[in-house]
Amino acid sequence: MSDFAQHLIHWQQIHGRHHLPWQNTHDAYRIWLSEIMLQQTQVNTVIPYYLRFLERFPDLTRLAEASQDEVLELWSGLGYYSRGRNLHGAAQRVCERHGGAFPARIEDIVALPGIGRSTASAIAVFAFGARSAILDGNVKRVLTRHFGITGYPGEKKVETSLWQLAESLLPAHNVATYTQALMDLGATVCTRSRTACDHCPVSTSCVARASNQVACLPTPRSRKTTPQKATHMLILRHAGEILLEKRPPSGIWGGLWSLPEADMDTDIATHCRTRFGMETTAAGSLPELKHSFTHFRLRIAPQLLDVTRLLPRAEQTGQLWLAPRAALNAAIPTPVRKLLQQLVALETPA
DNA sequence: GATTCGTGGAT
DNA sequence: TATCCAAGAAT
Repeated sequence: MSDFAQHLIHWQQIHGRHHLPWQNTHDAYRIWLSEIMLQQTQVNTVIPYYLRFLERFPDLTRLAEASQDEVLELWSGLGYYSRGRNLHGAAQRVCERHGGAFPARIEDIVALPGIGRSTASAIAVFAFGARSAILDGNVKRVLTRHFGITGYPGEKKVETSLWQLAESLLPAHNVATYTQALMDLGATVCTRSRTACDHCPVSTSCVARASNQVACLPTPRSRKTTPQKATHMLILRHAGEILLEKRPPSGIWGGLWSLPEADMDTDIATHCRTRFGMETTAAGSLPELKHSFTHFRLRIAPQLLDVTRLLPRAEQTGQLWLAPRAALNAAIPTPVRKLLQQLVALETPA
């Protein structure tokens, strides 16, 4: 076994994390769920979502039996909602094709929607004791620094060599401990900034440490300026309820319930008449909301509207009338949640 | 290979 | 305030 793996395994046993909610189990469902929630999401953000989700869907079968809407309700606010949709779809496929037992072979795991090479390895390692390499953000950071690998890790050439390196470093035994060590080292010692090299078990062999490159590795990606967008969000009030619309299955906030939107330059009353067949009167506005995504920024101008005349409220699919308080329990994106919370506070004086 | 997909924390 | 990016995958 390489010194690298040996030192990490030893360090993990003493200084690693051992009490995260998804540890100390071999339940593939629980491990799978954690790996999906943890994609591009930090541990402290995940924990409350993870516990709530398991309480509602304690096993894979219960998840498969649920509706997508129920699943997204518990994913609401966590982001990257395709993860929730894919998780649900994968649970149903496991029930159909694997008799409800989560597959143990990596080829079968990686074939499930929402599971790529790294996530499949992590599940196989922690749930089934496989000997397989992961390559997530933590591992990329640790490896590029320790072995002095330059170039943006998202670049194909760099990523290929990192995968090869990750495979070559795998110990013969204790792969789960080693894998957890890589994650823990990246999360607590070999962090993006303010690194704790003094506490690193492999600092003496670290290339970046020796050549004073810790701060500039991994090589950052080149960034463009993020575009700005703006939209009205319409709070259409009728009989104490507001209108929510289901968003298309793909795209931003796919499958979630959101407020109707209107371009900033359109006449809102006309828009409501042609789009919904309703007469409205303007009832003011709520403060503008700024919401930033990874790839663009959105300014939201919320408009309050009282509906004075409405076509027979045939509950069209994709439309939902709810009291603001009830809407907070629906599968809504974060800015809509913020608006509704303001609305509830507005309508219930202290 | 380049984009698209959320949100919150750290700096 | 602005920027980066975290237990990535799908298109």
